[in-house]
Amino acid sequence: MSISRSGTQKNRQNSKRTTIYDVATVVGTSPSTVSSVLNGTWKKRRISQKLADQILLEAQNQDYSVNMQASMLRRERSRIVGMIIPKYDNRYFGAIAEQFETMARQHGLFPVITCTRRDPELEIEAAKALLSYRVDYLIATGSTDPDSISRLCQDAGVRVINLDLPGTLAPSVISDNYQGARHLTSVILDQCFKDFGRSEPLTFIGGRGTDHNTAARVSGFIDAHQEKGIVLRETSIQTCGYAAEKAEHTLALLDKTQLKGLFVNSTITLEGVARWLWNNEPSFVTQVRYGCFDWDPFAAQLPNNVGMAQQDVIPMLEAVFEMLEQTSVTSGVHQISCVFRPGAAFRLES
Amino acid sequence: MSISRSGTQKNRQNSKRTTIYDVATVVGTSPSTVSSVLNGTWKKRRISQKLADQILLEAQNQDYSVNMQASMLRRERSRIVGMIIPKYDNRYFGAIAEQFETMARQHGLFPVITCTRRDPELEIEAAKALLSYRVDYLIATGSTDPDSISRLCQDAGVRVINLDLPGTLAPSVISDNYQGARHLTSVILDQCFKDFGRSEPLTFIGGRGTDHNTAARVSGFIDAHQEKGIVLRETSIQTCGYAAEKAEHTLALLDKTQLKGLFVNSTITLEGVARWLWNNEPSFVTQVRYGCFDWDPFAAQLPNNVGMAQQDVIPMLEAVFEMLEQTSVTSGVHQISCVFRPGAAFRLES
DNA sequence: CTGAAAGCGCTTACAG
DNA sequence: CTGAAAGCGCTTACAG
Repeated sequence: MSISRSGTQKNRQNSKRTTIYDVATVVGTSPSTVSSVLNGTWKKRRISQKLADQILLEAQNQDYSVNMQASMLRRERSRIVGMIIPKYDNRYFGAIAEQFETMARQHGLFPVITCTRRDPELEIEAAKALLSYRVDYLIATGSTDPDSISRLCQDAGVRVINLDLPGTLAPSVISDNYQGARHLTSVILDQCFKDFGRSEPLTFIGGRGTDHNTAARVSGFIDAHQEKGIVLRETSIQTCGYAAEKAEHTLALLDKTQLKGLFVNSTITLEGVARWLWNNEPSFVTQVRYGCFDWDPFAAQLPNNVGMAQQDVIPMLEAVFEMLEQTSVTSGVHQISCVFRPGAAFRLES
Repeated sequence: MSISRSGTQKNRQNSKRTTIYDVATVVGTSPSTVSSVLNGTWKKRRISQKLADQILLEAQNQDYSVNMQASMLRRERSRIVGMIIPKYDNRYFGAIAEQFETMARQHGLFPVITCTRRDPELEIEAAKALLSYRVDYLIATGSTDPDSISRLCQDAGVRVINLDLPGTLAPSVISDNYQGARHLTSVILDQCFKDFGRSEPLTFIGGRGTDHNTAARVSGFIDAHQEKGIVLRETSIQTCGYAAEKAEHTLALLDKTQLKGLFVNSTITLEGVARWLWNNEPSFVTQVRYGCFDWDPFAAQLPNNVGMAQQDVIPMLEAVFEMLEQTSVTSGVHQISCVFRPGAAFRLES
């Protein structure tokens, strides 16, 4: 007698997986009964505990695994919730993706995330693909054109919610960019005053002026200055795009004597800001303070980082799932407060 | 005449989406023909260009979108490639997820990623779920127990590949941890010698000694010391787990005069190392040099970071997709070289 | 060049 | 307490 490799006996080369028919045949019952036992509806069918146990046992024996394709097709509900997201490799979106999966599972839904790399065409493509897989819901995160996606979903009768960036055709959950930016600005100004004894305006760097979130943050930035009676310069707002290189380039062209305090609009921009900073003379570097709208654990530990505004992912997603469950398709924007996170206490001083 | 909201006319409340039957009826042809035109097999059926055009047009008119559930069920191939991955919010795994999606699409496959948070039970759960959705392939990334997952897949007749952490029952693609660690160790030692004029052993911090990758890195670490004739101390290897807090705690207990050079085993560990560092007196901080096995753009800009070993995601995934296409289910481990990335030129000096 | 028919693996209303 | 039957929306071999 030879010992076969574990699992091999079930792995008949060309075999398909076992179905409810196979289980039914062995147990000596009907596929209907097997189906209802396996999907949990058997109690209301008043199937005997004994039969149910036999079926469950045999299903296990045969390594039965329900074919979701068939199940979804028949039910006409997939219980899949799709998400499109711009990136994974960023703490904010990474946290959104992770939290989204966890919460989807808690709600009995199967999450499918697609990363669209901030490419508008890919966003549409991805949304269409997810609709083709018949998602029951779609979360459009940070999409450049949320309304086009909303339209696609509406035509398909699929509920959609915008996250992070608002749209007009579906409900949206976003951060309170205005208050977050106002608070962050105020903290950076205070720190500059404390460390340098003077009140000069900060420079806002990064983002696109046309972008909803950046616009709201610029408002908060302006108002925080106004509250302290600090007058902005013409060059105080540099919405030069998100790319790190853009920030480096922009900063290099500005008057350095006016760059003592920086409001950095995202961690991606901060990568460029930090590179620029370390390439300056140490005597200058010691005189700079900055903060960033967006959180990253290492960025928080960079010297002279005053603090970061962290978008509060859990309440954002809680709001999303709450809306998913509501029947009315109200649009409108739901804002979630940001959390302020101080930077490392580590300062470069002259 | 009232103007209806865009898209509304198609959004008949309770309507299902249009099917090939609807398209066939309008065009006056059969569902078979519509199906083959829509899925691209019509050329070999020698359907007239004219009919095909009509069908395509009408499908567009009706906002037709193929029901993948039905299509997959019938074809008995899903063209889905699943991936389980420990985390998203980390540059390495984030890059893997993004690159995986891009390459899957290039190969005509639909990627579905599930994040398993390093939880062995969740890994099994997730693998079973993906198998229930009838993925054609599964990539098991950084799984704590790759062989259990391989067994599940083998029983289901699904091809599986291990990524980042090797297993024995399926082919594996991993980083060359030994060479990467040896090189990184050597660079940190050189920098310490250059800056301090002495050759003392480094301290290896983080990871689990039983973990395959950590073991390989420890080997490289040891050999690099040996090559330079530097004798390790009893306390030189501190595989205290990955958690940041563990590293902080461990470092706090060690003799500080021996902690001038650190080999940090992952960015998650580095978070703790950096916190510990900044909490020390500045006079000590200036005398520390460290490097990290893992890359992160902000961590790279931390002062006194000598450099980072970056795992080379693109060739790793290229190897994965190459293996996916091979018919033979050979196991074995395929190693990919790491890239060395210098830290910022920024040093704290006394 | 095109259509009728069978069937992928389920679920569920219906009938006992 | 349980089963036969219809049907979800496709695809494809077969027949013309």
